[in-house]
Amino acid sequence: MTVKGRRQEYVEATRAALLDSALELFTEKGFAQTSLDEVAAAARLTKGALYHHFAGKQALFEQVLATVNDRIAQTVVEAGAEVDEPWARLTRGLDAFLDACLDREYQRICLRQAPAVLGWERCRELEAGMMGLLDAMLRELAVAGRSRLQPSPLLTRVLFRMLSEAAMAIGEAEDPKAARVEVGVLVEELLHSVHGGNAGSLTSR
Amino acid sequence: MTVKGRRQEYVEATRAALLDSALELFTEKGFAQTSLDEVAAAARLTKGALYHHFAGKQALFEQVLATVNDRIAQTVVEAGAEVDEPWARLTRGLDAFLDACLDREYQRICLRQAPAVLGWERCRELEAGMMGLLDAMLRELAVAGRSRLQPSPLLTRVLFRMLSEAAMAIGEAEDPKAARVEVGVLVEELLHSVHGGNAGSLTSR
DNA sequence: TTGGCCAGATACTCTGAGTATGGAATATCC
DNA sequence: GGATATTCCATACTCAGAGTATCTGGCCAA
Repeated sequence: MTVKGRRQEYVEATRAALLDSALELFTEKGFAQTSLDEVAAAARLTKGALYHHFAGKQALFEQVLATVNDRIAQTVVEAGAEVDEPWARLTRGLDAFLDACLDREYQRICLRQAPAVLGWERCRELEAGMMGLLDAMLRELAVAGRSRLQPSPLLTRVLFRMLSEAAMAIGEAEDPKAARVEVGVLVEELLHSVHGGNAGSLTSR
Repeated sequence: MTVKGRRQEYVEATRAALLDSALELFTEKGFAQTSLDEVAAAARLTKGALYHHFAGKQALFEQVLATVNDRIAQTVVEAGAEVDEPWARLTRGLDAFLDACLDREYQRICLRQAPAVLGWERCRELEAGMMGLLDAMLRELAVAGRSRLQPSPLLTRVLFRMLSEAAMAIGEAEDPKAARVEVGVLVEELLHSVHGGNAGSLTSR
């Protein structure tokens, strides 16, 4: 681990600049509507640099996606780690997730465009981390004997997509804050009837 | 309303031929991977004819989509119309829907590609018919006092997307028939805990 | 018959992703 | 420390394919 030389710093800076421009443009104009020349120009570079660092347009998008995705996953994990009780962890995580949905970049990049650009299967591969989080929480709940339905990959998957849709609804609403609240209530009710039907309070043992 | 002349018959035939080729190619190769020249050639025509009948590639796709969508909606409506009791109508409709998901064209065109090609908002506009069906059934259920949650556009939307995801899961499975069964069970359980928690039997009054 | 019109064909433009190549700076080797 | 390889990025190109402009042959109405 030698200290980074000037050269390497420059290289990383151009790469980061490309990712930044791409994130900005993909978010604002959409993947199909932004050309690679634009991305490069916005970073004061040329397509040559871009193709040096990334395999192609899709690969560039994937990197951008991963960045945003990781950021959100991080906050969800942190929110969940604050508590121990399974149900509380789940609701905390969901809250953090829904809050993240107010983030324009997450909305546009991860929710709206990712499936269109990469296709559903590839997209699901990249979503595996998030799905894993949800799956783990549901299993915890099951172990604690707090769920009617036993967890299964299919259940997790279906619930995850439901959350994504709820998330998109938040982003599309004219008043996202209000929508956030409405969605929060609905999701809690849903989870409650699906999993916690036996408990009236979220904090019950 | 005069009888159709030869000429008009020919015109309708070429239009239909274009739609057929497009359906075939979009289904098999995907929207982005099929060129309009291919579509035209497959119908033994040229791009000129295609642009004469359709405003562009997206418009062509929309027509194809509408065709498939209407076909499925039709079967769902018919299945629901066979019974009167709200809960039975819902389960019948869902069964018909999930069966339809075994259809390759519905899978590829409506579920997989539509959002990518047209964008989510336009896609939802075209899904309005289907959503309306689900919404009506849920309201019926609520009127009959058979649901814990009161119906709302958001609830309908979220449940609808959940069904779409379940539908995609069916289509992707190595054994769609088996997946169909698994999904059927899960969906029934879910709806049961969300809406019919008070009833043990699907046919109870 | 004749002029207009419509379905469809032909030939074009133009954008943008991807490629080939060049060249300057830096790293590596002897 | 000079020669050589390698890295990073720029310039100049190809090529596919969506969309457009224009043409033509047949049908219908007057």
